[in-house]
Amino acid sequence: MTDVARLAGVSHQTVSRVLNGHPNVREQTRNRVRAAISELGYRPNRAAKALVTGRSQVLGVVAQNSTLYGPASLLVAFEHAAAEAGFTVSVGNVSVLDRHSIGRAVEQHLDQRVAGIVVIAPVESANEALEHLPADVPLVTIDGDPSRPAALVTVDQAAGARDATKFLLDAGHSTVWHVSGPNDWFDSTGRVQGWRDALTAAGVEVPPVVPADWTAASGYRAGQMLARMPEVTAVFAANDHLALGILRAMSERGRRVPEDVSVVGFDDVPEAAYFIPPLTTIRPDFEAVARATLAMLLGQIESGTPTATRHTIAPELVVRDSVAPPAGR
Amino acid sequence: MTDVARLAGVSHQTVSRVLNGHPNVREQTRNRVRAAISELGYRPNRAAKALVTGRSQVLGVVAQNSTLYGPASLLVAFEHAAAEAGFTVSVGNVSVLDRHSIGRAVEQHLDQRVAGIVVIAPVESANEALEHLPADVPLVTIDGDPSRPAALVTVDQAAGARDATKFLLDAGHSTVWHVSGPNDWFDSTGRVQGWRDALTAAGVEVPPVVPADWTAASGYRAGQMLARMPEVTAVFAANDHLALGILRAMSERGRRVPEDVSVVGFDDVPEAAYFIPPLTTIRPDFEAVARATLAMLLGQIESGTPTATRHTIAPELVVRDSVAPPAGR
DNA sequence: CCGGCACATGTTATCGATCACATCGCGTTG
DNA sequence: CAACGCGATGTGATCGATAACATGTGCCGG
Repeated sequence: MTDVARLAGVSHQTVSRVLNGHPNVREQTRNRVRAAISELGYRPNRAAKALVTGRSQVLGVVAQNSTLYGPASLLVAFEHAAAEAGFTVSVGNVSVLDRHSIGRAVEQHLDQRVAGIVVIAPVESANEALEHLPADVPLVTIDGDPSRPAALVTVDQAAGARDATKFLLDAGHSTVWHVSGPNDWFDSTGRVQGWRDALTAAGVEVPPVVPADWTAASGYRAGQMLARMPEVTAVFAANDHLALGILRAMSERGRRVPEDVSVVGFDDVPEAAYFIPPLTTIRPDFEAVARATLAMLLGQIESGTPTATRHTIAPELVVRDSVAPPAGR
Repeated sequence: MTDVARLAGVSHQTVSRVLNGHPNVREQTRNRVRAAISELGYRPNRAAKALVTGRSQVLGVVAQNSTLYGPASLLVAFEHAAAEAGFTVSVGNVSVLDRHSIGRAVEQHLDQRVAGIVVIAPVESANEALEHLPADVPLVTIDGDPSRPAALVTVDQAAGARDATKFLLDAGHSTVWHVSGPNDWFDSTGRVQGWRDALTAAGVEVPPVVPADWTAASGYRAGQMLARMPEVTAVFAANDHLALGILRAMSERGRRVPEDVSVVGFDDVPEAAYFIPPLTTIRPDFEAVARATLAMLLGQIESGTPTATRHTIAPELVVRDSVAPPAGR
């Protein structure tokens, strides 16, 4: 920086002002400094800046399992949005979302003096951890507990589930079965809720929830059971992988989809269009979630006060070939 | 740090020594300092450390599209390994792997004074970018050009492809067709090579490569064509998503898998076991790749010299239900 | 009994930026 | 026309760590 200052014939402070877009610098001086910067190929040392300001241009993300399509997409979208705003993203994966793990991951980010933190906290157990976090750091939660008063961005799970269920009812099915995700996930309980709402709103019998986790394996097991029940003609699966398992179980038992059984998924993974048959599903807009999260976080960083705003993104129904009227009609 | 020093009754330098595990500190002093640290909840300021040492405890990763299962798994595995070694990972996604984008992503990491960089560079176009990078920064390439003299970790694509092809030949098929990935990917050309080698080694006719990209959509298109050709009884798909598309095309045309046509994929995505039928595929060990990459990078960081070592990970055949002897037998 | 040499510890400079305050012109105003 | 204010710029302190060198102790061998 001193070299740049010397070459431009100004003081280091003026260089700093140019760098930070400070207004009180003469146009001509600004240009001389700019020229010197590019001539020397100078690049500011972020560590020095972080040292004196106490904040870095880094955002930390705490996620659980970014191998899954949803979280991975979210991460990429967020990283992209952050890069456009001049921020770098530092990822801290944890294997379990309990208090201890989240706490440690957050601590680690604080060590690095990140400017803000995003926690993808879709499960109950993450809640407790979030309660015990230092309150003065900008923090936004994605897919966290809707009932917690905190900065939160969520996909409207219930609305998506309602759409899916209504779509099946509208096709003529007398009721819709639901294979759910693990019930400590908010995503999962929200979907169950939306499904139940749509059924009761239609004045239709609510069958018992078929519990599963998010894997194709558990969808397959649930599917084996449902395939044996002739009264089951419509199934709403809590995600696309479950749906895949269900499709296979149905196919093995000779129940055709969609002629005998209709299936709707959730997530719209890229392969969903190439399942057998192509899967009708609900698509959450991860880009929108990422953008909203970033905007909220930057707002907190600029204002200096963690605020408990909230943003909900409505998902969208994608119609393909896995739904048809029930066989009897 | 000064506070800690005061509380422990030593100088800040001694605190620094304790922190960095310097040997010449008396046991008793070390304990006093430790006690003071935990009593005050002191945490070292990484920015200050980075400023004075010129290196941060951050590793940068440049990847193209970490939404895909392979790259996402790699990223998570690497992040995990890095965390164990006390490093944080900063991700820089780029949309295209051309010289400009990679250059910019790398620059951005250098700005942050990362200790080392990993570039996941599976395509030809990344090569040029890598040539023009500053040579003095520790850098390891994953899935890069095997013919370039650089620090490189790769999955042995050719070996995996050979295994897959041989497995199909051993089942009794007279030859094996191949639906390939985009041919500017090294992964793709490696798999083509291995497939071709296995066929010629068996003294068997080599059918033309069916070109595709990595998507289920293009696999479906390729599958539609192959399904119309009765002489096709065995297909090796360059990845599992292609295989999924092929499975659907076959099913639509009434060709049963594996009775009429056998299919093998590559990657072992988690859902592969729940395709219809469960897919026989090749599993690359992403964890091993991540570990090898980290070890190589840390080696370079410690020695201070970028070295052109190389490490190849052999993938593994996972047998499921998508392969059977040809119908004629 | 003293020089020397490890080991334990302290002192001061340094990294590269920003911040707070000082200074210098120069046009405006009463 | 002197005082003032403000825009443009410079000066020195500062953030929190490590590096290099200095100092103080105790033990050993000659």
